[in-house]
Amino acid sequence: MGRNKIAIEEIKNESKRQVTFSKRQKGLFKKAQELAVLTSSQVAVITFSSSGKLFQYSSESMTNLLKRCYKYQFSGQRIDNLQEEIVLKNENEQLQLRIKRMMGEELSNLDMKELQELEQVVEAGMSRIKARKNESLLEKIGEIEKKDSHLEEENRILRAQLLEAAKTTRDSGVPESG
Amino acid sequence: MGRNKIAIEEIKNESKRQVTFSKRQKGLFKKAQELAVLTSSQVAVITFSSSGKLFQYSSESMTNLLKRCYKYQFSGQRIDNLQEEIVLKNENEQLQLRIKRMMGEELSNLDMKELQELEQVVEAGMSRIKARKNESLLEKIGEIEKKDSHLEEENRILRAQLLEAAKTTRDSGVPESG
DNA sequence: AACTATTTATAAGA
DNA sequence: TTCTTATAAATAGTT
Repeated sequence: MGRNKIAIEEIKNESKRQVTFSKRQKGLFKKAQELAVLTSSQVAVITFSSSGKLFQYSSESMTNLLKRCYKYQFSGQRIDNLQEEIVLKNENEQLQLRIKRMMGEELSNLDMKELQELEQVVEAGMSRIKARKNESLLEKIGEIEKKDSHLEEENRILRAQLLEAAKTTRDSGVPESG
Repeated sequence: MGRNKIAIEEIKNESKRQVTFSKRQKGLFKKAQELAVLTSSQVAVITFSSSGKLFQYSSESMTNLLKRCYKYQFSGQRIDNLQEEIVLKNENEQLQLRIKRMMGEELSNLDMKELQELEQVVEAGMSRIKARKNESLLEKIGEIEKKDSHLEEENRILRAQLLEAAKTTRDSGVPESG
């Protein structure tokens, strides 16, 4: 759209590329917003210019949108934590075995490096998943627990003060400890 | 653009809205792709239709893009929990693509049912893993948070009582709220 | 930053 | 849903 038709390929001229980025970037965000409003949908757009600058558009908070993404993918049944580890380990092993077997049977002359790489991808992916997920969630638990003990301490102090006050007036109601 | 000009506001008619979503969604992804190619930039688009279906476009792996995004905003190494899920989904997709490609190249006459089954194992495994792991940790967070608010409530009550007691004795020290 | 000739996207209709 | 087409909107090159 413009004076000339252009091919969709990298614009070499830097200033021209910069101008195109800013025009089309604006257009893209507008389109995203229109889509969201017209169809009551949630839309997010993230761009990094070639110079490394970040731009984001989101129809609702990016957090909420990503939360939805997250929920969207989850619909499995729950199993307890320990069983989970076993199940996981097994699935992983079986998957790898299976790939190996299939490859071995059908692909004896396939490049074995590729194969091993593939296996590593599976394995690495799985363990990274577990590691990251746990790290951040455990971190959150840590934070809450810290707050928690803080509250408990404060609570203790309050009780002591209340007790002190009660001694003076001789009839303040001190709540049960627990 | 079209036979008539339309206002940018929610389309009430459901089937019309559906049609518009699919047309504009396609257009948006195209624009995103063009922007990425023309200006050597990184672009990602995430949409949820009003019926709750998820669509994603990304010029490079969503993983890399979100990593950049994360680094850009927090200059840390860690990826946010929710972004993580998208990252995972993408790794999974890429893995599947890779399997598919390898199989396709080297195994064009392998039993395709076997192949699809393998893909399903990967996919199902990954998402179940994520779901279960998270649910149990999130559950723990829920429990702690519950305890937390319980403590806060108790705290509030104690403060009130202390204040009451202070009124009587006229000189009890009530700690600062916070 | 604006302008405008063109191309492109799309609303409505088939 | 897919295609067609009149028209609105986006934008490439220009000023």
